[in-house]
Amino acid sequence: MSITPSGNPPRTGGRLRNEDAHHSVLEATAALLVENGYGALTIEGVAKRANVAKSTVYRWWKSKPALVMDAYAHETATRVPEPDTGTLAGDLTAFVADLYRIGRDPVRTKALTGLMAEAQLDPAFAEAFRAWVATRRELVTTLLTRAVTREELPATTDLDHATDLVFGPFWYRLLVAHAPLDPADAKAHVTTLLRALAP
Amino acid sequence: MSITPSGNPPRTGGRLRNEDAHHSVLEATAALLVENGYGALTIEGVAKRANVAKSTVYRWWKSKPALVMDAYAHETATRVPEPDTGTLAGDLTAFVADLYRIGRDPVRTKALTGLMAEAQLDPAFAEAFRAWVATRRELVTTLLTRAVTREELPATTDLDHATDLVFGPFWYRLLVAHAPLDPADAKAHVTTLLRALAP
Amino acid sequence: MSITPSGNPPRTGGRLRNEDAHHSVLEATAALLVENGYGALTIEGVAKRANVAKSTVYRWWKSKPALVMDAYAHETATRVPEPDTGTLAGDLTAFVADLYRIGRDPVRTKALTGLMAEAQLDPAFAEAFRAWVATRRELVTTLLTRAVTREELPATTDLDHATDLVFGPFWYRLLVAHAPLDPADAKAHVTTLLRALAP
Amino acid sequence: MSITPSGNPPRTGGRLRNEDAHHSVLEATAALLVENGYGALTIEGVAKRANVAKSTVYRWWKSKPALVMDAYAHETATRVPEPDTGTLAGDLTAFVADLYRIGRDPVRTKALTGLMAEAQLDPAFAEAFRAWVATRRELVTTLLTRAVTREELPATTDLDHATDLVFGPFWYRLLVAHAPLDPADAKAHVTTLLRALAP
DNA sequence: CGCTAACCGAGACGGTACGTCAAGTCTTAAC
DNA sequence: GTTAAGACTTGACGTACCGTCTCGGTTAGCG
Repeated sequence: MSITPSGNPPRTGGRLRNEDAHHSVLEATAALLVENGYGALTIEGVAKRANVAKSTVYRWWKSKPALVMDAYAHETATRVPEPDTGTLAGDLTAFVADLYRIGRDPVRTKALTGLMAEAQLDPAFAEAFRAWVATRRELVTTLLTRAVTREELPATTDLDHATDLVFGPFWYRLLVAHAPLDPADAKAHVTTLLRALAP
Repeated sequence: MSITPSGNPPRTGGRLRNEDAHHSVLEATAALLVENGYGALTIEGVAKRANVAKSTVYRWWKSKPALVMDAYAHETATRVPEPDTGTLAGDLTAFVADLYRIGRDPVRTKALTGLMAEAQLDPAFAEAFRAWVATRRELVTTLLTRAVTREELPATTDLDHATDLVFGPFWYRLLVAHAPLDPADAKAHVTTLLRALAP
Repeated sequence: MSITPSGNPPRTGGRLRNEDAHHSVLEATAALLVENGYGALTIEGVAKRANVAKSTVYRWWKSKPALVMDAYAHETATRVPEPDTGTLAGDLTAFVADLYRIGRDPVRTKALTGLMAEAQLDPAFAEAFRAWVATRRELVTTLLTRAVTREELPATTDLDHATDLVFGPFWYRLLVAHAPLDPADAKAHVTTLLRALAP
Repeated sequence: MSITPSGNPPRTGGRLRNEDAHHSVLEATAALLVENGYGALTIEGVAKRANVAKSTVYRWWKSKPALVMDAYAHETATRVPEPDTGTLAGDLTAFVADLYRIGRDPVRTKALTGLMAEAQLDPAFAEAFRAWVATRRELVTTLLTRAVTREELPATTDLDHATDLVFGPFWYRLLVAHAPLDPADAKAHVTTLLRALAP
């Protein structure tokens, strides 16, 4: 998910990157995100808050969404990878519960909704965002495919549609925020999914 | 949905509002929305395109989202009201099919996704947006309530969660746009809903 | 000094001009002039304060300076005309004392300095202003001419320069306002004038 | 007279100020001042004429009068400092002749009259303007004080009033412009001053 | 151990759009 | 046909960030 270059360019010398600056930028981003929201977040503001030059921010992150994506990744830290409990119910319960836990974390919530907004506004970023979404969707399709193999789901299951059923209601709740996103809701969501997919 | 005042203020004189200007503003908004997207839409640009003074735009619409909401309403024109076919399947089919037809209309698609984005960025607008979303949700809850009365659905049905299942996957497809929103998908969505709600 | 038409146009019908509106406009102008100064005075503000439509103000006064000039004239009311005491000292004392009394009247002070400013900014008004100044200057030249006739002043007196000596220091004090304009200063000014002109 | 900081702020980095941009702004200001006058001068117009971003102008000059003051100073270049010829007549002749030379320079004339106008309109600037005027007045009071010391003038001379006699008629001519400001007039003015002050 | 490349801070720069304000003109309704 | 009300075009205001750039100064590691 990181946007920062990971390859090793053939360095021949020069000052090393200042990791402190890096961290303080990401922390400032997370803090400002929670305090004022994605809309009010500006590169200039982040630089000032992090006590860092604006050009330093631009050196490492080419845009505001790239910065926020990194802040999100930094927050997520050790991700629970793809669950594999042996049953569809187990896998879905694990995955969805993990998903709804995002609602508890203001940094991740603000980051995700902000990035979704950005994707609507900036076509260039939309592509990158869609690619990231695809990696998340794949986790679910894999999980569902295993269930088909185990014959828990019919072979005719429309995996794409099924995946929409997993993410759709969650994102809708996150974005519209008509009611708080409670981890308890994850249970109801899973029940619905099982009923809809495996009748 | 309109933001412009519809009441009749106690006029005692004064030049009448220029309806032509009004229309050309809304049309310019719709055109620019489709051409460049919500993000690139500026009040200044709309004014120029509509051959209207910037202050005229500001007189009637206090912000960009208000303008886009009106353009959306203007586009929608005569809305299909709440369907009432006598059966849950009939009502859901009618409602969802109508919903997915939005995907065919670039103006409405760009407007909706843009407004959802704006709601993430501007807390003040978020409230107005949520209120509008609520009116849409009510159509569905009413529809579902009737089904409960007819005993097509169990009395224990969680209407709020059920409503999320109707709108969630639709909005998710609209926003992520990982695949085109085909009206044919409406059928699959309805089937899923019926299976999930009325087992 | 008034800009409003004073002749009796051959009216043939129509609503009569509202004299109350007229007065309230001039009073509003004077009040706002004192409260916020010439710079902050706007036609819009005057109209609002006078409870009159903006177009009504524009009908009778074609510009802000024209309005202020009328307000000034309205304030001055019964002007002391050209003094004629029989001696240069007497005439100058009367004239200059009257001049310095303006410093006591905030409406006239603000009006005059504002109009002088306007004359610097608006070439069209500059001409009208210069014409008004000329009428004031003529009072002094006439007065000085009488003194020449009476042989109180040499026949070679440069009347134009002498007039500048009368008005210059006064206006300079009024505009720069480095010290309050005291009527007592008039006496010193006259003494200087007599010494400079009639040695 | 300059408004821009002339001291050496403790620079620790940052791109250096573009002197070309600076000059072109001042030149554009001077040119537009002469062409259209102070009233028609706008920051936006100056920026456009100087091929400079509006924000660059605002970075260095906080307002239109500040900009014009700098343009005036730039025009004046090497000022003749306080004259000290040894006699009152000599000092006054030098000072007043220098003063009247302003009338020959359209940039300085337009700048001065415009600034005087601004001082009437903007109370905040009035203070700054008065301070600048004070520095000019001091030159004259010093000059007169020397004459008192030399007993060319009586010890009872009212220096403030005398200074008004020096500047008043000059400014009055400059502002009213009822007749061109000829350097030859300086001679008459000095003669008058000497007669009025040292009888 | 000095060279050199990349870093970092500071901040100037050309831009773009913002939302506001008042100017002056024009259109309509009421009296 | 004047008056009130207010919509309209126009143009500048001063502000905020954008993303780029140019500096002075620092800090490795390589040779």
